[in-house]
Amino acid sequence: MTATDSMQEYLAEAFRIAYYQPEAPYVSTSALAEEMHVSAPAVTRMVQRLKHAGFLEHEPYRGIRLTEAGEREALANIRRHRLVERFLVDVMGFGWHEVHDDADDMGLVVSDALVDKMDEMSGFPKRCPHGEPIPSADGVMPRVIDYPLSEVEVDRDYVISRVHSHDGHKLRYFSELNLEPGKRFRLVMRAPFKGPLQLQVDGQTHFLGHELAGTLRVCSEAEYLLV
Amino acid sequence: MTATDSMQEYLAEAFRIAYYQPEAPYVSTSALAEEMHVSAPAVTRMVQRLKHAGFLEHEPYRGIRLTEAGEREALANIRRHRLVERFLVDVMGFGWHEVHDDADDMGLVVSDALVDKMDEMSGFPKRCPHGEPIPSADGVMPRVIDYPLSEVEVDRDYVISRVHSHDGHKLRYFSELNLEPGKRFRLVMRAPFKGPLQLQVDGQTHFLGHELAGTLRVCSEAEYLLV
DNA sequence: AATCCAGTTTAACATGGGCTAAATCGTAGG
DNA sequence: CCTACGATTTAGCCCATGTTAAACTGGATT
Repeated sequence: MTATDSMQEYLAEAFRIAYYQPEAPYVSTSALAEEMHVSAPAVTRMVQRLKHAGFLEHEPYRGIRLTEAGEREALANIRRHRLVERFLVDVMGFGWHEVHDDADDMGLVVSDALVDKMDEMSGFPKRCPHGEPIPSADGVMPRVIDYPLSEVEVDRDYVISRVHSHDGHKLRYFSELNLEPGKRFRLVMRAPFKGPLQLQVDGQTHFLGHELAGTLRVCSEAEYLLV
Repeated sequence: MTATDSMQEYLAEAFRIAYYQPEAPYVSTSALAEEMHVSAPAVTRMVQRLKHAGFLEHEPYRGIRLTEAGEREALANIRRHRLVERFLVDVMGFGWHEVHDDADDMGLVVSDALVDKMDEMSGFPKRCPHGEPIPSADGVMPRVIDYPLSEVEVDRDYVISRVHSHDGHKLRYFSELNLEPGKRFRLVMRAPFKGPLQLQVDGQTHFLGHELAGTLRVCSEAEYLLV
């Protein structure tokens, strides 16, 4: 069976959620509902369709897990989406905070030939503008190594790995601070009780609230270069 | 009321048909069904919705005519579609015969900012790769002046104005013959009774069947440069 | 003028996707 | 060990869009 656009989006979102919780055995339907901005029953029914089409397994009242076929669909969609983002930013000159919606829509629509061309014109990038890894054309998703900024040791140098937010305002703020994937900085200190963090970026000192810092994932320079 | 994607496509197609028959008072629903590759009843019902939303007038059993609001929707969509085509060909290097489907889908999806950027990167083109004029951002559609190749005087020089086909095979054949919009050539002769036409292109002689020639519209060099 | 046909429209049904309200399940706390 | 609550699923509804079959209309042909 062929997946509709909607089915592809559910599968891709389920994969993304699973990727962010590698330990968890299932993706909960409510998490999916939240990400898709849709009611819980809508997810349940779509899950049944996807199960029927062989894209996932469903443990009622527990959650779902993608099958191999489901992962294939998900990865194809994620690849298109992230390459479109990369293209819009690198080739067309948009800011990374403004491209999400266009990329979302175009990711469902662009042909393989087009996406391959975008890949080429963007210089075969390894990550999307948010730092998320781009699956290969044959459906392999690299596993990045990184940690929430709110949990790593202070007084050391790090590189921004991923920025986990689609909120344009937050993203714009991060770019004003020069905090984009690949950027090197030093974590100077972190106040206790979910207090603010102090960073040194390009010789400038910045303070980030604990929650905002939670949307940043960081790693060592060497780890960053692995993917 | 806001037009759905589907509504926009119907409106755009109706406009295109009307543009090709400037004399006709109405666009017939069957013509629309044919172009949209749907059944006649599907068109009738969509027409009723569009009429209800104020995008067109419907004279039952006669046909339809777009209102001003309908034309605005149609032109916005046509503009997006043609600029995407232009971008895919000029900036991304695709052949004009391979971009139609991608452009169709993307035309429904790209934001204003994106389409403006494509416009700019394509050098603010006046026509799409098929030679069709591109409506301005404020919704004005230039009127091109051209004639079916099957009807113009022989023994004179012309320029290809528009190629009215979405058939990739025909389009590819035309490009092999170097017959693309803007191309200068001489109509050497035309055999009677819908016989073949003989053209001189770049010093080469080509023969075209009457039907194939009907998909080409031509004009003088001066007329071509008007839009 | 009567008739017939091509083109339109209406009727009845399907499918994918969404929603709210109601029923049900699993588990944490008493 | 039971109960209650939050998460999940089922039931019943809506809308947009498509289909085929049947009814209708207007204009051309006898």
